[in-house]
Amino acid sequence: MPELPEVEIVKQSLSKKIEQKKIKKVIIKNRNLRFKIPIKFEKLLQNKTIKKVTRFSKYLILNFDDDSFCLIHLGMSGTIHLTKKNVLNKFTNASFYNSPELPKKHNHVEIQFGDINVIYNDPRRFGFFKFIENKQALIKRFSHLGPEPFSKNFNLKYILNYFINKKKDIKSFLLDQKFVSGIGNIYASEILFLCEINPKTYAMKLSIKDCKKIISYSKSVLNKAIAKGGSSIRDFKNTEGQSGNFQKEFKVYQKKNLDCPRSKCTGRINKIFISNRSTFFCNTCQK
DNA sequence: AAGAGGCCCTGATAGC
DNA sequence: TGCTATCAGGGCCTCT
Repeated sequence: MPELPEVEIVKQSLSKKIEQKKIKKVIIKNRNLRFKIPIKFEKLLQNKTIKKVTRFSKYLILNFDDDSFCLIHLGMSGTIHLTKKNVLNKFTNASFYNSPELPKKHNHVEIQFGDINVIYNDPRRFGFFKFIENKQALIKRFSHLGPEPFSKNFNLKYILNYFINKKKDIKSFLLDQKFVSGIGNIYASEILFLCEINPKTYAMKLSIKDCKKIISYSKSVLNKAIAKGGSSIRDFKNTEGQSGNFQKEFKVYQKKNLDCPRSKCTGRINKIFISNRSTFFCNTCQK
């Protein structure tokens, strides 16, 4: 679910609320996530102070004062909520979904800071928490990931070299975190629409101009989404506050059978499946 | 080694 | 109303 922009929004709100605070207690209500949370997890976190909250790709990173870390991945359905102590049944939501109150089911982890609690909710359990001992272990954990779109390493030389002899479609590469990390299924379709590239095009067939567009639009789409507070596609409740707004700017995602939004184009938006993931594109202007 | 496909899991929605 | 089938923003694993 959450792609880089959404995780960034969560990171920003968490930073404001929990940095420099000490973890008093950790409660695990359900250890079954993508990886089972080990019994020792709570003790490892207890009494540590959050030096900083950072993010890499779609991963949240709690940086502790003793230079250990806690990785948090939201998977497809993970959300993070902040609840104020002593305000029973009244919650402040830290996630981009901005649900007015804490979900009743599937609350897995609760990190207590005294004045505030962090709740992790995840119905599908594809997310995870992982304690990381030190910087070296963190680097190792991320070693298989490609650069973020914002990185100077995500450049023309890197892409052209990567795509040599690659007989796989460009959509799949944008989703492949080994190639570029942080882009997910929504933004992959949006980026390719702006590039005017058909998602089924083999990577090796892309021109230099195409690759330049991919670099440029990957950055701009993600930045714009962050500026809009991310995309809240399942937030049907009309609540005020931190809800994301980028979903209003989708050009093709979930726009099946609608007219192409490009003013000079008379095409329609098609929906196809690539590697079992829904993919939206204009059959006319994305050649 | 690259690429295709399956799988982990629950919930919302569509269609009968 | 109540069943079943399909799909959902991710990533890991196995097989060829």
